[in-house]
Amino acid sequence: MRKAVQQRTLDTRARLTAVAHELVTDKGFEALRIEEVVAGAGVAKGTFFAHFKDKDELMDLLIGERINALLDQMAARPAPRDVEQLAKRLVPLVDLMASERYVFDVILRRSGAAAMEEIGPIATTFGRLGEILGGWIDQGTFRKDVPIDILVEGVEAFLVQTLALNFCALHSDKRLKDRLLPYLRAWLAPVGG
Amino acid sequence: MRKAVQQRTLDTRARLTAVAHELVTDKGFEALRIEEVVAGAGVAKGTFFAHFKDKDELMDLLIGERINALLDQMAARPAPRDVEQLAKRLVPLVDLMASERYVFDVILRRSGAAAMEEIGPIATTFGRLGEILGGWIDQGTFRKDVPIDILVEGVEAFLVQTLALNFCALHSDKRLKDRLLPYLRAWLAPVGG
Amino acid sequence: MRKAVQQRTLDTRARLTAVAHELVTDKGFEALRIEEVVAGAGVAKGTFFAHFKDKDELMDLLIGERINALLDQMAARPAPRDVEQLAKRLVPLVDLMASERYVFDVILRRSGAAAMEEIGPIATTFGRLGEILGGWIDQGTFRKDVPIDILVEGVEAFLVQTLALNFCALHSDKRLKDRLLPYLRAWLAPVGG
Amino acid sequence: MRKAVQQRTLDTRARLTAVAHELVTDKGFEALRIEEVVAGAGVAKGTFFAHFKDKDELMDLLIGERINALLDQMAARPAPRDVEQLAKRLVPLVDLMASERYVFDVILRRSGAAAMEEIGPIATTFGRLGEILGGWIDQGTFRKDVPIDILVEGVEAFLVQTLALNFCALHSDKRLKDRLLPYLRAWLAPVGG
DNA sequence: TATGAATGAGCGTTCATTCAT
DNA sequence: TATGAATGAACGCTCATTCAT
Repeated sequence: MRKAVQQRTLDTRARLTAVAHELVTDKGFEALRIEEVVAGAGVAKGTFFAHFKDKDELMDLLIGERINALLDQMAARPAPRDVEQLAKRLVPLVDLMASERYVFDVILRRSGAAAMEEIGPIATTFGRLGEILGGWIDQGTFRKDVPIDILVEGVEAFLVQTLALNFCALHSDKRLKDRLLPYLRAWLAPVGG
Repeated sequence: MRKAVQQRTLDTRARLTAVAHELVTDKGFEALRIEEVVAGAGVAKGTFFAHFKDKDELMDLLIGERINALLDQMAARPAPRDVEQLAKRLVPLVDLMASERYVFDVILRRSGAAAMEEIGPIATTFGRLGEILGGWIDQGTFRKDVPIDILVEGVEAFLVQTLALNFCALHSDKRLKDRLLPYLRAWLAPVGG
Repeated sequence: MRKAVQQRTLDTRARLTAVAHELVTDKGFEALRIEEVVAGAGVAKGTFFAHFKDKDELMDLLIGERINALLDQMAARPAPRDVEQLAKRLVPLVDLMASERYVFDVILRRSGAAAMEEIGPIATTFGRLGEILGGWIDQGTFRKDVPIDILVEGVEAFLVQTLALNFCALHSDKRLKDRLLPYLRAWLAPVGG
Repeated sequence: MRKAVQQRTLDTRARLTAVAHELVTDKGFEALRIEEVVAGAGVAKGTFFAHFKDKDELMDLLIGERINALLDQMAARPAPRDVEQLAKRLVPLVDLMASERYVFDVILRRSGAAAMEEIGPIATTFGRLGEILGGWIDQGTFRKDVPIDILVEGVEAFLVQTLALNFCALHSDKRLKDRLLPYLRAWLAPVGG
């Protein structure tokens, strides 16, 4: 039987996470330093690594929480009817992912799963995103000649593509949504529509 | 009037590049060490930084050359007739990009342009790749209901997506080509075909 | 017979000096970079070293000119009658020497002579300063029991001491003149006065 | 409550200092290389910078220790009776300061205090030197018409002056003590003596 | 005189991660 | 669990000076 987690353990972990949250809100994800986290939480450096395998795991958690909050909002609204609406619904997510190059990198690295022993927060959110997108595509007037799974993955691909282009700052005059739209239109529009 | 570049300059640069090439071929891109490059080229460290802004700029050059060589091969062959052939033609490029996580990162970082002062080698090759793909799509029996530009960018998106998933090791049993194929099929297949 | 110096040579040297002057006025002595000087003068780096043995020689020239201008002003005024007046007269010189730590260092290094093949501008000005001080001490109501040479060197010593303390920022609330004064009083006051 | 310093920390620091000491004794201060220090101490470079802000701080410590040892000797002997004896007593100190141009520079830079966050070893020794000199002047047959503080600072000024001239190599035939003497005589001799 | 590429040697930095206590 | 000193390896940088052309 797994021993009940001690209260102190939970406290420490909560404190670490809370401090990290504040720091990230303040200075962004990339600027987060373990040293500042432990200093703020009033624990030693080693303690951090007793709670998180590495810095990436903390990042996974922090970013995962943010994404999840956005997914909650997305799920709460009715399914988009067409590609334009769909693109619009994705804007908050795209904005988060585009907020920092570093965030994009972490997501790219963590959105998959099998390489890791356990599926982390970001990977979980991507599963959830897939479900939401799948539901939307299923309900809306979208292309039906291709399995929904493929369509979903395609949307994710275009999302990444859009972000990658964003960081390369090509066509920097366009907004992210406008960049995403043509792909989605060509990808999801009902055939013969 | 800008002075003509001296021969010595070209020599030194060529020597640096050649040594770097060898080292990379030997031990991979990530393992490249500037110190080894300058030692091998018989120049001072300062000289390296007189030729390249930083290590990344050298990497841009090295990887760009590799990609270019592959594009030469791609351009030399007749245009693919269908999606299967197209996917096949992309294999060498995909393999290079998937050879090292580090290489993929550099490419992702450098494949755009406007963020940098000048368009670097990798960005240039991506322009060229776009042209080649455009030509292929134009000639082959592919979808015509969407502008070629969009189709090209979509292919690039699926390429990146495939690679990203590769490094996340999802479905690690599948070969890259087989992962890429369903996207391309759904993306490029002629409508009503 | 020494060949007449070519006009071009003089021009180049004048241009280098003029540009250096501007840069120093703008950003201070320490921030002066040879690269900027030659760029501004429109010549190559090597050319600089054809005109000046090293950077220090240029500095010697630049600072020497500044000091000389101050000495001109000092010499133009009547001799100080007492220690208070003397300290006051030294203020501009002290200010220049205290303007930058780097300037103080150069002066310290260059105010002597025998180590160098030729007596440079700064060393020359220090000779001149000695003469001016000597004249003042000779004419004013100052101590007579010690050779004027020694008195002069002592004044210079206190000047340096004052500056050294200044950069160490001990007693940073006092103005330089007020720091210098007690030394001069004890050093120069007529015995039995 | 600040944690007590760990023994290991003290050990490492002692090892670094000891190795540096040896190297300096062997090759002089200017020739000291951080890499040699850490290699000799068997620690990583990063460890050095965890103990010392920069190379200068180590130098401060090393030179400070040397000066302190000399001050111990000076303090152990009876107070000098006249200027000649006083100059003689200063010889070891002058020799150390004149041993290397680099040492003189460090001392000049570090002998003050307030500019730095904390008072370093060299600055501390200068305080102690002042006390010793003050005691001597108080006891011996020296000038009494000027506050001892001023006299002490004056002696320090002549010390620096002597050294500065030394590095400028003026009168390079004279020994340092002989250069210092006339100043001290004129500065400290009892009035009306 | 003029050119400008090359030199050079070491400093300071980085900061997630480990490990002995 | 908690501690925090130690790690480590390479990068980027500096920039006056030299020297072959």
